[in-house]
Amino acid sequence: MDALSATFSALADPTRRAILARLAQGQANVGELAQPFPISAPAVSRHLRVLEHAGLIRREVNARWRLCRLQAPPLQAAHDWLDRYRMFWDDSLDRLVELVEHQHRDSAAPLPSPPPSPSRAEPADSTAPAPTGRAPRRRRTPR
Amino acid sequence: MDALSATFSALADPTRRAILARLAQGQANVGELAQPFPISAPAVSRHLRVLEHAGLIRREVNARWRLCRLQAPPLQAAHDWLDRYRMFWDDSLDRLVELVEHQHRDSAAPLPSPPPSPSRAEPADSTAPAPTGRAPRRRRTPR
DNA sequence: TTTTCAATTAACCTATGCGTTAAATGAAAA
DNA sequence: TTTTCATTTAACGCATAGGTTAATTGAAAA
Repeated sequence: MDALSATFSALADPTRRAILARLAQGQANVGELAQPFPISAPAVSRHLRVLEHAGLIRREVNARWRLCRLQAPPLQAAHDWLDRYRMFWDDSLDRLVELVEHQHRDSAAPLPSPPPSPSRAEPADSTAPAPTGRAPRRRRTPR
Repeated sequence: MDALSATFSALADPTRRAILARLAQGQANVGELAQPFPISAPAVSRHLRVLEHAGLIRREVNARWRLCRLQAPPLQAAHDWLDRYRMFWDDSLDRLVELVEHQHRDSAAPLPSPPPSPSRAEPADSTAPAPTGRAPRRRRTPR
């Protein structure tokens, strides 16, 4: 499975998202992570395996306990993927700008012809929208 | 299933992500959406059902064809959820600021006690990290 | 009115996800 | 050395995901 699919798949479970939320406050061992949930220890262990396999946590053996730590890169990758759709929910003025910026061909005739258009072939796993050519995202919340 | 789980679950499949990417360029009917993929029409139809159920697309009957359109709100919700973890991948200086801003208790002793700490109970489905109290995200790419 | 055809539904198969309980692992504690 | 105990693995059940082919739907075209 590709990395992005593994990440989204891991995030699709509320228990796993809650575990990540807990780890956002600091590392924890398995028992601490399991405590809020009404499921068995093996169930938690498998959730952690899913998260680890997606690269969302790292586990480190510490004596009798396993410390778990949040790993951000897959979260950033998922965030970046979603960010390419930002123009679709940003305020409509911005969206207009976007449309003008890179959609000269397709949006001029907003109603696609029901008789199937020529339709450029797209590689099967281009799972992100076409590049917008807009300014790069700023890295930090402005003060 | 909760909305966020449905969204992440829908996004966990590369075919569905590619369908969304195609729809980001403009609405399309089912045949156009199916064209790039080596799977049967019913398979595509079910992918579309998943996307519609997650609120990621809307389908509209147009004569003999069904027009599909991207719907952004669930994408924004997923993006917003991930955004709360931004501090974990933003540059380390920013991260330090965040830590100082709201982690006086937990990060002072970076190594959690192996003997399980008292550990505040957390509601089972708080699937996002604790609020950071930082400045709200700006709405638009800076010029 | 009959035919065509885009799309969906039905019925089925196989793989995987998520839960369980019981057993195994392996290091700390006694 | 034996016991304790946090965690994982094994083995199982059941529901769902994602694919298939065949049948159905319903409006356009002939």
